[in-house]
Amino acid sequence: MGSIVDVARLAGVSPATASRVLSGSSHAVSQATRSRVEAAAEELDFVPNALARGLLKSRAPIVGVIVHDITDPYFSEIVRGIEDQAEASGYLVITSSSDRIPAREESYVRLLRGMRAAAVLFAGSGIRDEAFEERVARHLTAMERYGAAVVHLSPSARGPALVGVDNVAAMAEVVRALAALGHRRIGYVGGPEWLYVAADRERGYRNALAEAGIEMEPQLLVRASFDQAGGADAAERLLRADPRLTAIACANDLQALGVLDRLAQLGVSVPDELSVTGFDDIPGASRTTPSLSTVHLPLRDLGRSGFQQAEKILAGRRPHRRLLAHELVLRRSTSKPRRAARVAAEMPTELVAP
Amino acid sequence: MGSIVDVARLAGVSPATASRVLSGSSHAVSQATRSRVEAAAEELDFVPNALARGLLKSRAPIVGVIVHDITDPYFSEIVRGIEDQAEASGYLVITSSSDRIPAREESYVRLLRGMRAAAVLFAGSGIRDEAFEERVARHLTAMERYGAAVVHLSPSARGPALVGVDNVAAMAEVVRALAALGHRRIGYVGGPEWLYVAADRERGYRNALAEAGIEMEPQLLVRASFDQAGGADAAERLLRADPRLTAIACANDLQALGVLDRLAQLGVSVPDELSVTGFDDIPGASRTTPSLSTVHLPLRDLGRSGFQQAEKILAGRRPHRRLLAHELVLRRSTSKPRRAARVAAEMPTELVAP
DNA sequence: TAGCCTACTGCAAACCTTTTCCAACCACGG
DNA sequence: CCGTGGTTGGAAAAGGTTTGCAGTAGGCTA
Repeated sequence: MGSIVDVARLAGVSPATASRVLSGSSHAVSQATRSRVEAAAEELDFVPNALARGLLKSRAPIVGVIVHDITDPYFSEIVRGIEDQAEASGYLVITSSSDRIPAREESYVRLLRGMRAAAVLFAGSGIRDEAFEERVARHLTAMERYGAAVVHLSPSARGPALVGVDNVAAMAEVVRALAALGHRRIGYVGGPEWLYVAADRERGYRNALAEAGIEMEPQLLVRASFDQAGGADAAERLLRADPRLTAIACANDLQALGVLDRLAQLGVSVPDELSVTGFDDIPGASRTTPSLSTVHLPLRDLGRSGFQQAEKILAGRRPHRRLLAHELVLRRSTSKPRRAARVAAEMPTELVAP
Repeated sequence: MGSIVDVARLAGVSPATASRVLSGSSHAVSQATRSRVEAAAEELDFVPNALARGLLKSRAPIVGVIVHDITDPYFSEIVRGIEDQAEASGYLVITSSSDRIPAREESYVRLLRGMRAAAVLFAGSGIRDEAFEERVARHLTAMERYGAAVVHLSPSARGPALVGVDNVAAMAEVVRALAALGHRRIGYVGGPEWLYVAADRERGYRNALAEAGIEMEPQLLVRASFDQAGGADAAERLLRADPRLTAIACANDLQALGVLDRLAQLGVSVPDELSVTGFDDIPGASRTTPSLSTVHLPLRDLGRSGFQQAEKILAGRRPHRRLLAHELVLRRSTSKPRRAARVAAEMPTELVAP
């Protein structure tokens, strides 16, 4: 119903000519015919069948984005950036929340491959899992064979991100800032160890500690899931492991929110007794109480830039690795260590009668 | 490269047979041939071309979701629900952020139509704009003609949502609760008037007021964009319009966040001087200070349910309108009116010497 | 005026699956 | 031995678009 041959017939030309007008081909078509075809298309409310076109070009005007959870503001910001850029080029964006489950991620990539998506962008970090990585790699190379672009926005088994931020350096800055405030006993809430990005941020923590001449104490490093529940849980474990802690750096804003929540429940005041930092600067990080010190990541730019790289690859040009600037933003959840307050809360008698 | 005929050749059968095995057809195929085909497909790492299949069925295994902004937690929750349900059925989800710009929404729907998407779900409210509505309607009927399902999760030009919540009743509950606390001068921050859902919620406000015997005062109703900036701005306008206000109901959580922010800047304490309510219960509504009273919407269920309806339509069954339960959740941003505190702040002398 | 070039247009094949016939085959009962 | 019916597999068409190749006409040059 309503194909290009109908348009051609109405315009009194061959389907070939109609196609050349409607698909923006560079093939010469006289102005007169062109107008007739356009009028016919308009009249018939014709919209070309992207499936047929894609079948022929062996590539659909679709870009797939693999995220961990679209509900996580970190990812929705990135997706939005991709969307904005993609819409301008007439691409549609498919989002797929893997929940960090390898099988689910593979299933999505396979679906995307079947659909002959023009590009697939991995917004989230790669997952360390051998069998799975191999299966995904197979799909990816198959996709590249038909001309698709593959872009990583985070480190993965394939190596560092094609466009991303320097997670190691950024986390080092955070911890360095904490050390500069006078903190020595700095706890760290890391992400799952099977997430490449978590490893990077953890490395930043270790580096900064070494650089500041602070010995890394194993019990000060705990790992948790990249969400609020993980953070809340980790805060408790950390406090139990070392009550003399004066700061907690989190690998993630969501974790930091969880830490803040749990600390409030526990009656530990931030930043007086404990400084807390996050990472990512998701919208909402500035609305916590106290507002969260974190590192701002240009998430939307990351998405935009990622799609641009994909386009570049599709155009046959060689992409170049790109690092986006991050920025340390110190808000109210960090301060100099003031352990007195903490001690006061714990043993008031000592202070009242010195 | 690597089509079903290669698989057929390797298995020593015709493409027809291979197709019958691989596409789960009901046509009988002996177990022996079946196994041979499956082995061949595995061997060749064959993934069927969804474009070719879609071209034939004139429908791609894709569902498009039109949202206003994927970055808004309201929408990302819905999308997640749709995704979860869609993945189980082998559908891919395309998200499109229209930013409430009619032209952009139309462009997305057109793209979806070209792609022969099996379904399109409108997560956000319809936009009141005649020319635009007509153009979108044309696309939609064209889609329905080729068998696509169209589902609205919010009121639109086509009428009430196919699956949604009762916005009128829910907002009425909020305002009724405020009235029950003793509030009489209740300001209302509405959404843009060209958004169908905003009209519904506003109606709820008016209804509750009438029901409580409170006369509706025009200057107590202001309209603003459905985001934080809108809320912040509206708070100020409302306060200027009537300093004796004791409560502000917002059409939206995001607006309420903006109101809370601005009120804090202005030094107005919530809920002592002013009660504030939101609507939607986005994640984060419980983390504000004070935590936000609002109405909880089962967003993820809404998405899930929406996709189910779409599937039902695709299966040829008649969908039935479905209302999901909402729930009023009173947190700390609401209390009885305690105007004394407010007056004290403004005119201390009067109180000190009565 | 012949010949060539340019600008334009049309034909038909190709992209990859699915699906409708049809044919072949088997076993079985009459 | 033949007809019947069920099972299995193949040939071919269809779905909508793009594109290489070929063809036409008109204009320009020599």
